[in-house]
Amino acid sequence: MPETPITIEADSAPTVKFADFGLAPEILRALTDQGYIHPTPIQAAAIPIVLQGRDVMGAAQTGTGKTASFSLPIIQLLLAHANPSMSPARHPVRALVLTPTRELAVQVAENVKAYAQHTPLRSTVVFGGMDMKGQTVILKGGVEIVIATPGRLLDHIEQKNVSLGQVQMLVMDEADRMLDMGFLPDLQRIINLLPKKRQNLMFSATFSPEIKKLANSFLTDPATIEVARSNATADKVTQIVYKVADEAKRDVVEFLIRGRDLKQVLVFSNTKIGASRLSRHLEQGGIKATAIHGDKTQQERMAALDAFKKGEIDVLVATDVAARGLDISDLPCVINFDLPYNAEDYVHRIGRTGRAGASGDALSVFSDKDERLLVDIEKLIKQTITRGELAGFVASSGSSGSGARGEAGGERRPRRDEGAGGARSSGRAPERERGGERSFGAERGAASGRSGPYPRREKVDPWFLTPYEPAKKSAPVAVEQVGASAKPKQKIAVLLGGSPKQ
DNA sequence: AAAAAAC
Repeated sequence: MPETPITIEADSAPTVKFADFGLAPEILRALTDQGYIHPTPIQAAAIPIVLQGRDVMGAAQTGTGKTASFSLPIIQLLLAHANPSMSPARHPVRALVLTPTRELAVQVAENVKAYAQHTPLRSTVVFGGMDMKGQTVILKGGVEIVIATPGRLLDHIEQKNVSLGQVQMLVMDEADRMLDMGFLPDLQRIINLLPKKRQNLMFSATFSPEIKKLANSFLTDPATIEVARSNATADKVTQIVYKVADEAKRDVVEFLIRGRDLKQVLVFSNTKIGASRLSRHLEQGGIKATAIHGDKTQQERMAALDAFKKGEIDVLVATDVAARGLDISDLPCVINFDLPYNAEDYVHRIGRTGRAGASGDALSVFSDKDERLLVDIEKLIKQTITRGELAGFVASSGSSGSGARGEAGGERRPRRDEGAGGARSSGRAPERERGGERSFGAERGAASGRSGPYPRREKVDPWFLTPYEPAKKSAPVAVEQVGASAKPKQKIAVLLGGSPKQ
């Protein structure tokens, strides 16, 4: 496939204004209401293309302004083309946005609502975990734009609360994530209910082979827009990893949080139980913390997110439900209580910090048995992460086996944190009862020699073998953004081998 | 091995 990459220089973007796109005055008003004048690079690239009615395959992470890049032109197009439907009251849904998680759906819906506030267009969000009734009333009342998670949408469809026969535009947000989560069959079912003639926009963090297949099935002659990964791993984020014994991770994370004056910290755990336990542990230590994960009720999830955003709590302990998409931005610090099994997720997680020009710290604790994960991560981000040492702690290497050098025999090295340039995290040691240095060795018989290889995850979905509708070919437009601000010289390839290759 | 998502 011959591509003609168009490179957009980062500093060229601000010269364009939203006002240059020919958007309706109502939309521009909503934008100026919120102080938006200049589009981000992906917006500058995508908006004109979407306005042309073309399908788009966009690779962009959260924080790049992705949501506006599809919502603004959608609103514009819906405004411009009067509803051709004979009975607008019965089948008014004309644009459908699908997202993998409920929180992301809510967030996208909030944006759409804000952008469309001065227009007559109605929008709503439907997702699981909540009572069907309220959603049903709104759907039946008629809305032009629906933002939904797939499962609940299908539920509404089955109950005939909504009909999608008039949908002109479909957006699949975080498509890669939807695949990961096994939403393919649901997507297929939903798409089969849509008119054949429609505009499709698909966004994904990467262009994996699976995503390309999905694009081939669902998109027609798509323009390809690729934006550099967020600068998460660039200079602005100080990354440090601390190697500690497994049982010590909890205390080390607490130590790190305290060392940061309890400023808003997002902590990631690989498991729901781990997230709950850690949050409870922190609370017991007097830290205002809450957990967010899939076993919490939707009310709890929303309350937790809300409280964190408002600053009512200082620490949010999350599973990967919060790794992507969520607009928890500009955090000063993200901590990985566990290294993610999926190296990609590391990038997503730490992308919560150091955004929009701010600097940030991404700290991770790991133990022997996770060495392999760290290797994968460093390979992906193409850099070696600083090994940090903690003042007052001895990070035992507890080499597999028994690693008997605990506090008793082990040499103590109460080091001032020195490496880790700019590691403000070293801060002061907590003044709690623990007093001086502690040794987190393998005294409890850590990691008993288990170090098998980590199986690679590979999911093959047979459904892929039957393309929904063969896509026609033509020269796709490829747009690349050079790493914003930092070093204009280094191109995308450097930013996270997310596989820009073909 | 884990997470997410419909009831």
